[in-house]
Amino acid sequence: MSAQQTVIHWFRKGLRVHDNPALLAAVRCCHDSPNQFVLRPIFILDPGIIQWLRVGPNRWRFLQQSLTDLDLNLRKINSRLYVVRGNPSDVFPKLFQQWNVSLLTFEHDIEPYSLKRDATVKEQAKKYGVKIQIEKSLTIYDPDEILKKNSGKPPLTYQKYGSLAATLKVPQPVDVPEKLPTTCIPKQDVDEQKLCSCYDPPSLEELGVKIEDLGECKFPGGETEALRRLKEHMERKSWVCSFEKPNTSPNSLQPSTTVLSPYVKFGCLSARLFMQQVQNVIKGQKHSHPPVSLVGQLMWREFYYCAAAAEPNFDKMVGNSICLQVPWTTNKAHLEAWTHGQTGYPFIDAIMRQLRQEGWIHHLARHAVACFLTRGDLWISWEEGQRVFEELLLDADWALNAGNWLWLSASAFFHQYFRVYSPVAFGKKTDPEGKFIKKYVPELAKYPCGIIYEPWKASLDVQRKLGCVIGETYPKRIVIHEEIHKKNIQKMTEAYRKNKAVKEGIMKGDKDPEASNYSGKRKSSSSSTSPTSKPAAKKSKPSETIDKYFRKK
DNA sequence: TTCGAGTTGAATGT
DNA sequence: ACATTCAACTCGAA
Repeated sequence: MSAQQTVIHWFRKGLRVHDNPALLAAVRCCHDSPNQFVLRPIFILDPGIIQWLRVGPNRWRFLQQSLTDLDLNLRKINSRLYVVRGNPSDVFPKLFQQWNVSLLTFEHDIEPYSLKRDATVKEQAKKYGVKIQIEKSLTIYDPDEILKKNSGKPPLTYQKYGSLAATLKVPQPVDVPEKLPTTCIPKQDVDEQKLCSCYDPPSLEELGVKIEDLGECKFPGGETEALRRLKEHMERKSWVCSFEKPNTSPNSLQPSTTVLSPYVKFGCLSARLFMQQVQNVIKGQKHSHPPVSLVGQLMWREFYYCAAAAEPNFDKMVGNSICLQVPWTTNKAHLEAWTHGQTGYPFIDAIMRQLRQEGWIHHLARHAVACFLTRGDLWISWEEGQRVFEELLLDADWALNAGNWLWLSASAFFHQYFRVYSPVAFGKKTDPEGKFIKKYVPELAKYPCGIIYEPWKASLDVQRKLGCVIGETYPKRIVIHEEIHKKNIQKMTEAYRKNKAVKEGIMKGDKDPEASNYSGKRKSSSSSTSPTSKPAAKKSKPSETIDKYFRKK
Protein backbone atom coordinates (compact mmCIF):
# COMPACT_ATOMS: atom_id res chain seq x y z
CA MET A 1 0.00 0.00 0.00
CA SER A 2 1.35 3.38 -0.99
CA ALA A 3 1.96 6.20 1.50
CA GLN A 4 -0.97 8.32 2.45
CA GLN A 5 -1.52 11.29 0.17
CA THR A 6 -3.15 14.62 0.86
CA VAL A 7 -5.83 16.54 -0.95
CA ILE A 8 -5.86 20.22 -0.09
CA HIS A 9 -8.86 22.45 -0.43
CA TRP A 10 -7.69 26.04 -0.28
CA PHE A 11 -10.28 28.44 1.20
CA ARG A 12 -9.81 32.01 0.06
CA LYS A 13 -13.09 33.86 -0.40
CA GLY A 14 -15.67 31.07 -0.23
CA LEU A 15 -15.56 30.64 3.54
CA ARG A 16 -18.36 28.08 3.68
CA VAL A 17 -19.20 24.42 3.51
CA HIS A 18 -22.41 24.80 1.48
CA ASP A 19 -22.41 25.23 -2.29
CA ASN A 20 -18.68 24.81 -2.53
CA PRO A 21 -17.82 22.88 -5.71
CA ALA A 22 -14.06 22.96 -5.15
CA LEU A 23 -14.44 21.56 -1.64
CA LEU A 24 -16.82 18.94 -3.00
CA ALA A 25 -14.32 17.97 -5.68
CA ALA A 26 -11.69 17.45 -3.00
CA VAL A 27 -14.10 15.33 -0.97
CA ARG A 28 -15.04 13.19 -3.97
CA CYS A 29 -11.43 12.59 -4.85
CA CYS A 30 -10.89 11.20 -1.36
CA HIS A 31 -14.04 9.09 -1.44
CA ASP A 32 -12.95 7.54 -4.72
CA SER A 33 -9.95 5.98 -3.02
CA PRO A 34 -10.69 5.62 0.67
CA ASN A 35 -7.74 5.12 3.02
CA GLN A 36 -5.42 6.52 0.42
CA PHE A 37 -6.24 10.21 0.76
CA VAL A 38 -6.45 12.64 3.62
CA LEU A 39 -8.32 15.89 3.13
CA ARG A 40 -6.92 19.07 4.59
CA PRO A 41 -8.97 22.24 4.23
CA ILE A 42 -6.63 25.20 4.58
CA PHE A 43 -6.73 28.96 4.82
CA ILE A 44 -3.52 30.87 4.30
CA LEU A 45 -2.87 33.83 6.54
CA ASP A 46 0.01 35.99 5.43
CA PRO A 47 1.43 37.87 8.42
CA GLY A 48 3.16 40.25 6.04
CA ILE A 49 -0.12 41.21 4.44
CA ILE A 50 -1.65 42.33 7.72
CA GLN A 51 0.74 45.25 7.72
CA TRP A 52 -0.18 46.77 4.37
CA LEU A 53 -3.61 45.44 3.49
CA ARG A 54 -6.29 48.09 3.72
CA VAL A 55 -8.52 46.31 6.18
CA GLY A 56 -9.98 48.14 9.15
CA PRO A 57 -10.45 46.48 12.56
CA ASN A 58 -14.12 45.66 11.99
CA ARG A 59 -13.40 43.64 8.86
CA TRP A 60 -10.48 41.83 10.49
CA ARG A 61 -12.92 40.81 13.17
CA PHE A 62 -15.44 39.66 10.58
CA LEU A 63 -12.75 37.50 8.94
CA GLN A 64 -11.65 36.15 12.31
CA GLN A 65 -15.22 35.20 13.17
CA SER A 66 -15.74 33.64 9.76
CA LEU A 67 -12.64 31.48 10.07
CA THR A 68 -13.57 30.38 13.57
CA ASP A 69 -17.06 29.44 12.37
CA LEU A 70 -15.70 27.63 9.33
CA ASP A 71 -13.42 25.59 11.57
CA LEU A 72 -16.40 24.66 13.74
CA ASN A 73 -18.54 23.73 10.75
CA LEU A 74 -15.76 21.55 9.37
CA ARG A 75 -15.31 19.87 12.73
CA LYS A 76 -19.02 19.02 12.71
CA ILE A 77 -18.39 16.96 9.59
CA ASN A 78 -15.33 15.17 10.82
CA SER A 79 -12.67 17.62 9.72
CA ARG A 80 -11.14 20.94 10.71
CA LEU A 81 -9.64 24.09 9.23
CA TYR A 82 -5.89 24.39 8.95
CA VAL A 83 -4.92 28.03 9.09
CA VAL A 84 -1.41 28.10 7.66
CA ARG A 85 0.72 31.14 8.34
CA GLY A 86 2.88 32.51 5.57
CA ASN A 87 2.88 33.75 2.02
CA PRO A 88 1.15 31.36 -0.43
CA SER A 89 4.24 31.08 -2.63
CA ASP A 90 6.32 30.11 0.43
CA VAL A 91 3.65 27.95 2.00
CA PHE A 92 2.71 25.69 -0.89
CA PRO A 93 6.11 24.18 -1.77
CA LYS A 94 6.53 23.27 1.90
CA LEU A 95 3.03 21.80 2.21
CA PHE A 96 3.31 19.90 -1.06
CA GLN A 97 6.32 18.04 0.30
CA GLN A 98 5.46 17.84 3.98
CA TRP A 99 1.93 16.54 3.40
CA ASN A 100 2.62 14.53 0.27
CA VAL A 101 -0.01 16.45 -1.67
CA SER A 102 -1.51 15.07 -4.85
CA LEU A 103 -4.45 17.40 -5.47
CA LEU A 104 -5.16 21.06 -4.73
CA THR A 105 -8.64 22.51 -5.21
CA PHE A 106 -9.85 26.09 -4.92
CA GLU A 107 -12.43 28.56 -6.14
CA HIS A 108 -11.61 30.70 -9.16
CA ASP A 109 -11.39 34.44 -8.59
CA ILE A 110 -11.19 37.29 -11.09
CA GLU A 111 -9.24 39.88 -9.10
CA PRO A 112 -5.90 40.72 -10.71
CA TYR A 113 -4.17 40.17 -7.37
CA SER A 114 -5.70 36.70 -7.09
CA LEU A 115 -4.95 35.76 -10.68
CA LYS A 116 -1.29 36.64 -10.22
CA ARG A 117 -1.06 34.73 -6.93
CA ASP A 118 -2.84 31.72 -8.39
CA ALA A 119 -0.60 31.66 -11.45
CA THR A 120 2.43 31.29 -9.15
CA VAL A 121 0.75 28.53 -7.19
CA LYS A 122 -0.18 26.72 -10.40
CA GLU A 123 3.46 26.76 -11.49
CA GLN A 124 4.60 25.43 -8.14
CA ALA A 125 1.99 22.70 -8.24
CA LYS A 126 3.19 21.65 -11.65
CA LYS A 127 6.75 21.53 -10.39
CA TYR A 128 5.77 19.27 -7.49
CA GLY A 129 3.48 17.09 -9.56
CA VAL A 130 0.34 18.28 -7.78
CA LYS A 131 -2.89 18.25 -9.74
CA ILE A 132 -5.03 21.36 -9.55
CA GLN A 133 -8.78 21.60 -9.78
CA ILE A 134 -10.34 25.06 -9.96
CA GLU A 135 -14.08 25.54 -9.73
CA LYS A 136 -16.14 28.60 -10.51
CA SER A 137 -18.61 29.51 -7.78
CA LEU A 138 -17.86 33.13 -6.96
CA THR A 139 -20.60 34.44 -9.23
CA ILE A 140 -23.83 32.93 -10.47
CA TYR A 141 -22.91 33.44 -14.12
CA ASP A 142 -19.41 32.95 -15.45
CA PRO A 143 -18.12 36.36 -16.58
CA ASP A 144 -16.14 34.68 -19.35
CA GLU A 145 -19.28 33.19 -20.85
CA ILE A 146 -21.02 36.56 -20.86
CA LEU A 147 -17.97 38.20 -22.42
CA LYS A 148 -17.81 35.51 -25.08
CA LYS A 149 -21.42 36.18 -25.98
CA ASN A 150 -20.67 39.89 -26.30
CA SER A 151 -17.60 39.54 -28.55
CA GLY A 152 -15.19 39.94 -25.66
CA LYS A 153 -16.55 43.28 -24.49
CA PRO A 154 -18.23 43.78 -21.14
CA PRO A 155 -21.85 44.93 -21.42
CA LEU A 156 -21.96 48.53 -20.15
CA THR A 157 -25.63 48.61 -19.29
CA TYR A 158 -27.53 46.49 -16.84
CA GLN A 159 -30.22 45.74 -19.41
CA LYS A 160 -27.67 44.45 -21.86
CA TYR A 161 -26.06 42.32 -19.20
CA GLY A 162 -29.46 40.94 -18.29
CA SER A 163 -30.32 39.97 -21.84
CA LEU A 164 -27.00 38.16 -22.24
CA ALA A 165 -27.38 36.36 -18.92
CA ALA A 166 -30.89 35.31 -19.88
CA THR A 167 -29.43 33.15 -22.65
CA LEU A 168 -27.47 31.10 -20.11
CA LYS A 169 -28.90 28.48 -17.82
CA VAL A 170 -29.04 29.35 -14.14
CA PRO A 171 -26.51 27.29 -12.22
CA GLN A 172 -27.86 25.76 -9.03
CA PRO A 173 -26.00 25.28 -5.74
CA VAL A 174 -24.13 22.01 -5.33
CA ASP A 175 -24.65 19.53 -2.49
CA VAL A 176 -23.32 19.97 1.00
CA PRO A 177 -20.88 17.18 1.92
CA GLU A 178 -22.32 15.15 4.78
CA LYS A 179 -19.13 13.81 6.17
CA LEU A 180 -15.62 14.65 5.10
CA PRO A 181 -13.08 11.89 4.60
CA THR A 182 -11.09 11.32 7.73
CA THR A 183 -8.59 14.02 8.42
CA CYS A 184 -7.82 13.21 11.99
CA ILE A 185 -4.13 13.52 12.52
CA PRO A 186 -2.69 10.00 12.73
CA LYS A 187 -2.15 9.22 16.41
CA GLN A 188 1.41 8.15 15.82
CA ASP A 189 2.25 11.52 14.38
CA VAL A 190 3.14 13.06 17.71
CA ASP A 191 5.00 15.97 16.24
CA GLU A 192 2.00 17.05 14.29
CA GLN A 193 -0.28 16.59 17.29
CA LYS A 194 1.87 19.04 19.12
CA LEU A 195 1.79 21.39 16.18
CA CYS A 196 -1.92 20.99 15.84
CA SER A 197 -2.81 24.23 17.57
CA CYS A 198 -0.47 26.13 15.31
CA TYR A 199 -3.15 25.70 12.63
CA ASP A 200 -5.90 27.20 14.76
CA PRO A 201 -7.84 30.20 13.51
CA PRO A 202 -6.15 33.47 14.44
CA SER A 203 -7.03 35.58 17.42
CA LEU A 204 -7.83 39.26 17.02
CA GLU A 205 -4.49 39.95 18.60
CA GLU A 206 -2.68 38.00 15.90
CA LEU A 207 -4.51 40.06 13.30
CA GLY A 208 -3.20 43.21 14.93
CA VAL A 209 -6.63 44.35 16.05
CA LYS A 210 -6.82 46.48 19.15
CA ILE A 211 -10.05 45.93 21.05
CA GLU A 212 -10.48 49.67 21.63
CA ASP A 213 -10.56 50.26 17.85
CA LEU A 214 -13.52 47.95 17.37
CA GLY A 215 -17.07 49.20 17.02
CA GLU A 216 -20.18 47.41 18.21
CA CYS A 217 -20.45 44.03 16.49
CA LYS A 218 -23.79 44.25 14.71
CA PHE A 219 -22.96 41.72 12.03
CA PRO A 220 -20.86 38.81 13.26
CA GLY A 221 -19.04 36.90 10.56
CA GLY A 222 -19.43 33.26 9.58
CA GLU A 223 -21.46 30.82 7.53
CA THR A 224 -23.73 29.94 10.45
CA GLU A 225 -24.79 33.55 10.97
CA ALA A 226 -25.08 34.02 7.19
CA LEU A 227 -27.53 31.14 6.85
CA ARG A 228 -29.45 32.26 9.90
CA ARG A 229 -29.75 35.75 8.52
CA LEU A 230 -30.76 34.45 5.10
CA LYS A 231 -33.48 32.29 6.62
CA GLU A 232 -34.72 35.16 8.75
CA HIS A 233 -35.21 37.37 5.70
CA MET A 234 -36.59 34.69 3.41
CA GLU A 235 -39.34 34.08 5.96
CA ARG A 236 -40.59 37.62 5.36
CA LYS A 237 -42.24 36.50 2.15
CA SER A 238 -44.31 39.56 1.32
CA TRP A 239 -41.33 41.78 2.11
CA VAL A 240 -39.16 39.75 -0.28
CA CYS A 241 -41.81 39.87 -3.00
CA SER A 242 -42.32 43.61 -2.80
CA PHE A 243 -38.67 44.59 -2.28
CA GLU A 244 -37.67 47.66 -4.26
CA LYS A 245 -34.23 48.99 -3.43
CA PRO A 246 -34.86 52.65 -4.24
CA ASN A 247 -37.76 52.64 -1.79
CA THR A 248 -35.70 51.40 1.13
CA SER A 249 -34.41 53.93 3.61
CA PRO A 250 -30.73 54.90 3.74
CA ASN A 251 -31.02 56.37 7.21
CA SER A 252 -33.31 54.20 9.28
CA LEU A 253 -31.84 53.12 12.60
CA GLN A 254 -32.58 49.49 11.80
CA PRO A 255 -31.18 48.39 8.41
CA SER A 256 -33.87 48.52 5.72
CA THR A 257 -32.17 45.85 3.60
CA THR A 258 -30.87 42.34 4.34
CA VAL A 259 -27.23 43.23 5.19
CA LEU A 260 -26.18 39.96 3.65
CA SER A 261 -23.50 41.70 1.58
CA PRO A 262 -20.63 41.11 4.04
CA TYR A 263 -21.50 37.40 4.05
CA VAL A 264 -21.60 37.22 0.28
CA LYS A 265 -18.32 39.11 0.07
CA PHE A 266 -16.48 36.57 2.23
CA GLY A 267 -18.39 33.72 0.67
CA CYS A 268 -20.00 32.79 3.99
CA LEU A 269 -23.12 32.84 1.83
CA SER A 270 -23.18 31.60 -1.74
CA ALA A 271 -24.69 33.98 -4.28
CA ARG A 272 -26.22 30.97 -6.01
CA LEU A 273 -27.93 29.78 -2.85
CA PHE A 274 -29.14 33.31 -2.12
CA MET A 275 -30.58 33.55 -5.64
CA GLN A 276 -32.21 30.12 -5.44
CA GLN A 277 -33.88 30.94 -2.15
CA VAL A 278 -35.20 34.28 -3.36
CA GLN A 279 -36.56 32.61 -6.52
CA ASN A 280 -38.28 30.01 -4.38
CA VAL A 281 -39.98 32.69 -2.31
CA ILE A 282 -41.24 34.77 -5.24
CA LYS A 283 -42.25 31.81 -7.42
CA GLY A 284 -45.96 31.97 -8.22
CA GLN A 285 -46.35 35.26 -6.33
CA LYS A 286 -46.81 38.78 -7.51
CA HIS A 287 -43.37 40.30 -7.10
CA SER A 288 -41.05 43.17 -7.97
CA HIS A 289 -38.55 42.84 -10.80
CA PRO A 290 -34.94 43.64 -11.59
CA PRO A 291 -33.21 46.01 -11.37
CA VAL A 292 -34.92 47.03 -8.14
CA SER A 293 -35.94 43.62 -6.76
CA LEU A 294 -33.82 41.34 -4.58
CA VAL A 295 -33.04 39.21 -7.63
CA GLY A 296 -32.02 42.47 -9.26
CA GLN A 297 -29.58 43.19 -6.43
CA LEU A 298 -27.83 39.89 -6.98
CA MET A 299 -27.73 40.62 -10.69
CA TRP A 300 -25.98 43.94 -10.03
CA ARG A 301 -23.21 41.98 -8.42
CA GLU A 302 -23.01 39.77 -11.50
CA PHE A 303 -22.96 42.83 -13.72
CA TYR A 304 -20.03 44.45 -11.92
CA TYR A 305 -18.08 41.21 -11.67
CA CYS A 306 -18.35 40.77 -15.40
CA ALA A 307 -17.08 44.29 -16.13
CA ALA A 308 -14.32 43.86 -13.55
CA ALA A 309 -13.22 40.56 -15.05
CA ALA A 310 -12.73 42.28 -18.39
CA GLU A 311 -10.63 45.20 -17.13
CA PRO A 312 -7.51 44.65 -14.98
CA ASN A 313 -7.44 48.38 -14.16
CA PHE A 314 -11.07 48.37 -13.07
CA ASP A 315 -10.17 50.01 -9.75
CA LYS A 316 -8.19 52.84 -11.36
CA MET A 317 -9.02 55.84 -13.52
CA VAL A 318 -5.90 55.91 -15.67
CA GLY A 319 -5.56 52.91 -17.93
CA ASN A 320 -9.16 51.86 -17.32
CA SER A 321 -10.77 51.47 -20.73
CA ILE A 322 -14.31 52.11 -19.53
CA CYS A 323 -13.55 54.98 -17.17
CA LEU A 324 -14.11 58.66 -17.85
CA GLN A 325 -10.92 60.65 -17.41
CA VAL A 326 -11.61 63.51 -15.04
CA PRO A 327 -9.17 66.13 -13.69
CA TRP A 328 -10.10 65.57 -10.05
CA THR A 329 -8.35 67.79 -7.53
CA THR A 330 -6.49 66.77 -4.42
CA ASN A 331 -7.54 68.46 -1.22
CA LYS A 332 -6.17 66.75 1.86
CA ALA A 333 -8.22 68.79 4.31
CA HIS A 334 -11.48 68.08 2.49
CA LEU A 335 -10.68 64.40 2.06
CA GLU A 336 -9.83 64.13 5.74
CA ALA A 337 -13.06 65.87 6.71
CA TRP A 338 -15.09 63.53 4.51
CA THR A 339 -13.27 60.44 5.74
CA HIS A 340 -13.88 61.21 9.41
CA GLY A 341 -17.36 62.67 9.19
CA GLN A 342 -16.39 66.31 9.72
CA THR A 343 -17.72 67.99 6.58
CA GLY A 344 -20.23 70.12 8.44
CA TYR A 345 -23.10 68.43 6.61
CA PRO A 346 -24.80 66.38 9.34
CA PHE A 347 -26.32 63.82 6.95
CA ILE A 348 -22.97 63.14 5.28
CA ASP A 349 -21.08 63.06 8.57
CA ALA A 350 -23.59 60.72 10.21
CA ILE A 351 -23.17 58.24 7.37
CA MET A 352 -19.39 58.38 7.43
CA ARG A 353 -19.35 57.89 11.19
CA GLN A 354 -21.75 54.95 10.95
CA LEU A 355 -19.43 53.46 8.35
CA ARG A 356 -16.41 53.75 10.62
CA GLN A 357 -18.22 52.47 13.69
CA GLU A 358 -20.25 49.63 12.25
CA GLY A 359 -18.73 48.75 8.88
CA TRP A 360 -22.00 48.86 7.02
CA ILE A 361 -24.05 51.69 5.53
CA HIS A 362 -27.09 51.51 3.27
CA HIS A 363 -26.54 51.52 -0.47
CA LEU A 364 -28.26 54.88 -0.91
CA ALA A 365 -26.20 56.33 1.92
CA ARG A 366 -23.14 55.24 -0.08
CA HIS A 367 -24.61 57.12 -3.02
CA ALA A 368 -25.00 60.29 -1.00
CA VAL A 369 -21.46 60.33 0.39
CA ALA A 370 -19.88 59.15 -2.86
CA CYS A 371 -21.61 61.83 -4.87
CA PHE A 372 -20.58 64.40 -2.26
CA LEU A 373 -16.91 63.39 -2.43
CA THR A 374 -16.69 63.31 -6.22
CA ARG A 375 -18.86 65.04 -8.81
CA GLY A 376 -21.32 66.61 -6.39
CA ASP A 377 -19.28 68.72 -4.01
CA LEU A 378 -15.63 68.06 -3.22
CA TRP A 379 -14.42 67.11 -6.71
CA ILE A 380 -12.03 64.55 -5.24
CA SER A 381 -11.19 61.38 -7.14
CA TRP A 382 -13.44 58.38 -6.65
CA GLU A 383 -10.24 56.37 -6.10
CA GLU A 384 -9.82 58.14 -2.75
CA GLY A 385 -13.33 57.22 -1.74
CA GLN A 386 -12.79 53.69 -2.92
CA ARG A 387 -9.75 53.46 -0.65
CA VAL A 388 -11.72 54.59 2.40
CA PHE A 389 -14.60 52.21 1.66
CA GLU A 390 -12.13 49.40 1.09
CA GLU A 391 -10.79 49.92 4.57
CA LEU A 392 -14.03 50.42 6.45
CA LEU A 393 -16.76 48.37 4.76
CA LEU A 394 -17.32 44.84 5.98
CA ASP A 395 -18.52 44.01 2.48
CA ALA A 396 -15.66 45.77 0.64
CA ASP A 397 -15.23 43.80 -2.56
CA TRP A 398 -12.77 44.71 -5.30
CA ALA A 399 -15.21 44.49 -8.20
CA LEU A 400 -18.26 45.91 -6.48
CA ASN A 401 -16.50 48.72 -4.69
CA ALA A 402 -14.80 49.94 -7.86
CA GLY A 403 -17.93 49.41 -9.95
CA ASN A 404 -20.10 51.43 -7.63
CA TRP A 405 -17.56 54.26 -7.41
CA LEU A 406 -17.38 54.33 -11.19
CA TRP A 407 -21.15 54.54 -11.26
CA LEU A 408 -21.58 57.23 -8.62
CA SER A 409 -18.85 59.46 -9.99
CA ALA A 410 -20.49 59.12 -13.43
CA SER A 411 -17.19 57.71 -14.71
CA ALA A 412 -18.80 54.61 -16.19
CA PHE A 413 -22.20 52.90 -16.51
CA PHE A 414 -24.09 55.96 -15.27
CA HIS A 415 -23.90 59.24 -17.17
CA GLN A 416 -26.67 61.49 -15.90
CA TYR A 417 -24.16 63.54 -13.94
CA PHE A 418 -26.56 66.46 -13.66
CA ARG A 419 -28.52 64.43 -11.13
CA VAL A 420 -26.79 65.42 -7.93
CA TYR A 421 -27.73 64.32 -4.45
CA SER A 422 -28.36 67.13 -2.00
CA PRO A 423 -26.56 66.54 1.31
CA VAL A 424 -29.48 68.35 2.94
CA ALA A 425 -32.62 67.29 1.08
CA PHE A 426 -31.94 63.64 0.32
CA GLY A 427 -31.94 62.36 3.88
CA LYS A 428 -34.97 64.41 4.88
CA LYS A 429 -37.23 62.30 2.69
CA THR A 430 -36.88 59.20 4.84
CA ASP A 431 -35.88 60.74 8.16
CA PRO A 432 -37.38 64.21 8.50
CA GLU A 433 -36.78 64.28 12.24
CA GLY A 434 -33.09 63.52 11.89
CA LYS A 435 -33.02 60.58 14.30
CA PHE A 436 -30.19 59.06 12.32
CA ILE A 437 -28.14 62.25 12.66
CA LYS A 438 -28.86 62.49 16.37
CA LYS A 439 -27.46 59.00 16.85
CA TYR A 440 -24.24 59.34 14.87
CA VAL A 441 -23.60 63.08 15.31
CA PRO A 442 -24.56 63.44 18.98
CA GLU A 443 -23.21 67.00 19.07
CA LEU A 444 -26.39 67.97 17.27
CA ALA A 445 -28.76 65.87 19.37
CA LYS A 446 -30.65 68.90 20.66
CA TYR A 447 -31.21 70.43 17.24
CA PRO A 448 -34.89 70.27 16.22
CA CYS A 449 -36.04 68.58 13.05
CA GLY A 450 -36.51 71.83 11.17
CA ILE A 451 -32.84 72.67 11.23
CA ILE A 452 -30.77 69.59 12.06
CA TYR A 453 -29.87 68.97 8.40
CA GLU A 454 -28.55 72.55 8.07
CA PRO A 455 -27.47 73.69 11.52
CA TRP A 456 -25.48 76.66 10.14
CA LYS A 457 -28.82 78.34 9.53
CA ALA A 458 -29.48 78.70 13.24
CA SER A 459 -28.52 82.02 14.76
CA LEU A 460 -25.57 82.03 17.12
CA ASP A 461 -27.99 82.58 19.95
CA VAL A 462 -30.01 79.52 19.05
CA GLN A 463 -26.82 77.50 18.48
CA ARG A 464 -25.72 78.33 22.02
CA LYS A 465 -29.10 77.36 23.42
CA LEU A 466 -28.94 74.04 21.57
CA GLY A 467 -25.56 73.33 23.09
CA CYS A 468 -23.58 73.21 19.87
CA VAL A 469 -22.00 76.22 18.23
CA ILE A 470 -21.20 75.65 14.58
CA GLY A 471 -17.50 76.14 14.00
CA GLU A 472 -16.70 75.12 17.57
CA THR A 473 -18.38 71.92 18.74
CA TYR A 474 -19.36 70.89 15.23
CA PRO A 475 -17.56 72.05 12.06
CA LYS A 476 -18.75 74.72 9.68
CA ARG A 477 -19.68 73.18 6.36
CA ILE A 478 -16.57 72.91 4.19
CA VAL A 479 -18.34 73.79 0.92
CA ILE A 480 -21.54 75.55 -0.08
CA HIS A 481 -23.45 72.83 -1.88
CA GLU A 482 -25.94 75.15 -3.59
CA GLU A 483 -23.10 76.92 -5.36
CA ILE A 484 -20.46 74.28 -5.87
CA HIS A 485 -22.63 71.52 -7.28
CA LYS A 486 -23.61 73.70 -10.22
CA LYS A 487 -19.99 74.50 -10.98
CA ASN A 488 -19.16 70.82 -10.77
CA ILE A 489 -21.89 69.91 -13.25
CA GLN A 490 -20.19 72.28 -15.67
CA LYS A 491 -16.85 70.65 -14.99
CA MET A 492 -18.40 67.28 -15.75
CA THR A 493 -19.77 68.59 -19.03
CA GLU A 494 -16.27 69.68 -19.89
CA ALA A 495 -14.78 66.33 -18.89
CA TYR A 496 -17.31 64.46 -21.03
CA ARG A 497 -16.54 66.69 -24.00
CA LYS A 498 -12.82 66.13 -23.67
CA ASN A 499 -13.23 62.39 -23.40
CA LYS A 500 -15.49 62.34 -26.43
CA ALA A 501 -13.03 64.40 -28.41
CA VAL A 502 -10.20 62.04 -27.52
CA LYS A 503 -12.31 59.02 -28.45
CA GLU A 504 -13.27 60.48 -31.81
CA GLY A 505 -9.70 61.53 -32.39
CA ILE A 506 -8.53 57.99 -31.84
CA MET A 507 -11.23 56.57 -34.08
CA LYS A 508 -10.29 58.87 -36.92
CA GLY A 509 -6.62 58.09 -36.52
CA ASP A 510 -5.99 61.23 -34.49
CA LYS A 511 -6.08 63.32 -37.64
CA ASP A 512 -7.58 66.77 -37.32
CA PRO A 513 -9.46 66.05 -34.10
CA GLU A 514 -10.65 69.65 -33.90
CA ALA A 515 -12.60 69.37 -37.12
CA SER A 516 -14.15 66.05 -36.30
CA ASN A 517 -15.28 67.33 -32.95
CA TYR A 518 -16.53 70.56 -34.39
CA SER A 519 -18.85 68.72 -36.75
CA GLY A 520 -20.07 66.53 -33.94
CA LYS A 521 -20.82 69.56 -31.87
CA ARG A 522 -22.77 71.29 -34.61
CA LYS A 523 -24.90 68.28 -35.11
CA SER A 524 -25.96 68.14 -31.52
CA SER A 525 -26.92 71.79 -31.35
CA SER A 526 -28.68 71.93 -34.70
CA SER A 527 -30.70 68.82 -33.95
CA SER A 528 -31.96 70.39 -30.77
CA THR A 529 -35.69 70.83 -30.92
CA SER A 530 -35.94 72.76 -27.70
CA PRO A 531 -37.08 76.33 -28.37
CA THR A 532 -35.40 77.53 -25.21
CA SER A 533 -31.94 76.22 -26.05
CA LYS A 534 -29.14 78.69 -26.41
CA PRO A 535 -26.86 77.24 -29.05
CA ALA A 536 -24.47 80.19 -29.03
CA ALA A 537 -23.59 79.78 -25.38
CA LYS A 538 -23.32 76.02 -25.73
CA LYS A 539 -21.06 76.30 -28.72
CA SER A 540 -18.42 78.63 -27.38
CA LYS A 541 -17.56 76.51 -24.37
CA PRO A 542 -16.60 73.22 -25.97
CA SER A 543 -14.33 74.69 -28.61
CA GLU A 544 -12.50 76.51 -25.85
CA THR A 545 -11.92 73.44 -23.75
CA ILE A 546 -11.07 71.20 -26.64
CA ASP A 547 -8.69 73.82 -27.95
CA LYS A 548 -7.01 73.82 -24.58
CA TYR A 549 -6.81 70.07 -24.51
CA PHE A 550 -5.19 69.72 -27.86
CA ARG A 551 -2.82 72.61 -27.34
CA LYS A 552 -1.53 70.75 -24.33
CA LYS A 553 -0.81 67.74 -26.53
C1' DT B 1 -28.03 58.41 -37.84
C1' DT B 2 -31.60 58.68 -34.74
C1' DC B 3 -33.97 57.77 -30.80
C1' DG B 4 -35.54 55.78 -26.42
C1' DA B 5 -34.17 54.33 -22.00
C1' DG B 6 -31.50 54.62 -18.04
C1' DT B 7 -32.31 50.80 -10.14
C1' DT B 8 -32.50 55.20 -6.45
C1' DG B 9 -32.17 63.96 -8.02
C1' DA B 10 -34.20 68.39 -6.67
C1' DA B 11 -37.40 71.85 -6.77
C1' DT B 12 -41.79 73.13 -7.80
C1' DG B 13 -45.92 72.48 -9.14
C1' DT B 14 -50.86 69.97 -9.06
C1' DA C 1 -48.77 60.58 -4.70
C1' DC C 2 -47.54 61.98 -9.38
C1' DA C 3 -45.99 65.51 -13.37
C1' DT C 4 -42.93 68.85 -15.15
C1' DT C 5 -38.80 71.27 -15.61
C1' DC C 6 -34.00 71.74 -15.06
C1' DA C 7 -29.67 70.42 -18.54
C1' DA C 8 -28.32 67.07 -21.37
C1' DC C 9 -24.97 62.43 -20.62
C1' DT C 10 -24.11 57.48 -23.05
C1' DC C 11 -25.37 52.92 -24.70
C1' DG C 12 -27.54 49.94 -27.68
C1' DA C 13 -31.07 48.89 -30.90
C1' DA C 14 -33.40 49.98 -35.03
